[in-house]
Amino acid sequence: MRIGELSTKTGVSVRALRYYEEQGLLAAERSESGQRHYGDKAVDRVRLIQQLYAAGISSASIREMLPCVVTGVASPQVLAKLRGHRSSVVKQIEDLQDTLRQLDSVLAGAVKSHESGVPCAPD
Amino acid sequence: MRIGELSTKTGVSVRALRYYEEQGLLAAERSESGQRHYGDKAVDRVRLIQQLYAAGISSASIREMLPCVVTGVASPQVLAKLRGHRSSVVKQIEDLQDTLRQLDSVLAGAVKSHESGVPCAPD
DNA sequence: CCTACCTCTGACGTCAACGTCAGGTTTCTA
DNA sequence: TAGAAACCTGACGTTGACGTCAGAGGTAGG
Repeated sequence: MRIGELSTKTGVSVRALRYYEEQGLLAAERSESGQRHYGDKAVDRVRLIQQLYAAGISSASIREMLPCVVTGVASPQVLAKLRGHRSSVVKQIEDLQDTLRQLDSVLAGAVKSHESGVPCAPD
Repeated sequence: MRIGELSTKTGVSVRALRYYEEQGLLAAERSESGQRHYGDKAVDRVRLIQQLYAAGISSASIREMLPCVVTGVASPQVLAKLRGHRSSVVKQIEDLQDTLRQLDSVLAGAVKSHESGVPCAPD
């Protein structure tokens, strides 16, 4: 498939896909004329990349760990980094769960207070 | 306390604290000479701000919701936004848990493979 | 009173992950 | 075989949350 199709299939912009290639995260075959062509596995790879980005992992780190994620084989150094990212992700989850509790307590309290007719400024 | 102390107590840079004030997130008394002075509650407020930032909430949204989080009272509009942020946080958590599973499966497989002596490139 | 450190207000710099535009080539469709 | 649509390579623009620097004034200890 060409870049446009990969873009619609993944929901990731064409620009972003080119950026991933620029960063060494996503390789592409090139046709005679220079157009990018991707296999079906590219869809999963793009989703994986997005997932790692969402976990706050940088391009450089992703570049390091991607081949290992794909092959399932890693050197001790990469393994250590993976563990580091893992604990970072765990911490992010915990922090977000804290935030969730905060929001929930506000929502619970706010509904009550609003029922009793003391609204906060809308703006 | 002055800004430096608040900075060390919270681990947030002096620049960031000034930025929070600029964004209307953190008020400060001013001494005659114009220096900022904070009460003890500022520490918690700064932590709360950081928590909301970590949840991917923008300065503008935080500014809207902060008084309501503090007073526990919100208008219907703000309430709706809070619910929106809540579900966004829930989704973030779910995504991160997915990522965690990915990382774990990689780590499990990688360790095995490494034991069998086929390491991936460290660089 | 001196000195070392803290704080102030601008104002420009940074960084990552793209967005967007220009100007040109390639591919599909009628 | 048009011409629209998709693609290409630069290259500059954007955004948010600060970093950093300059130049000037405030403050606490000896």
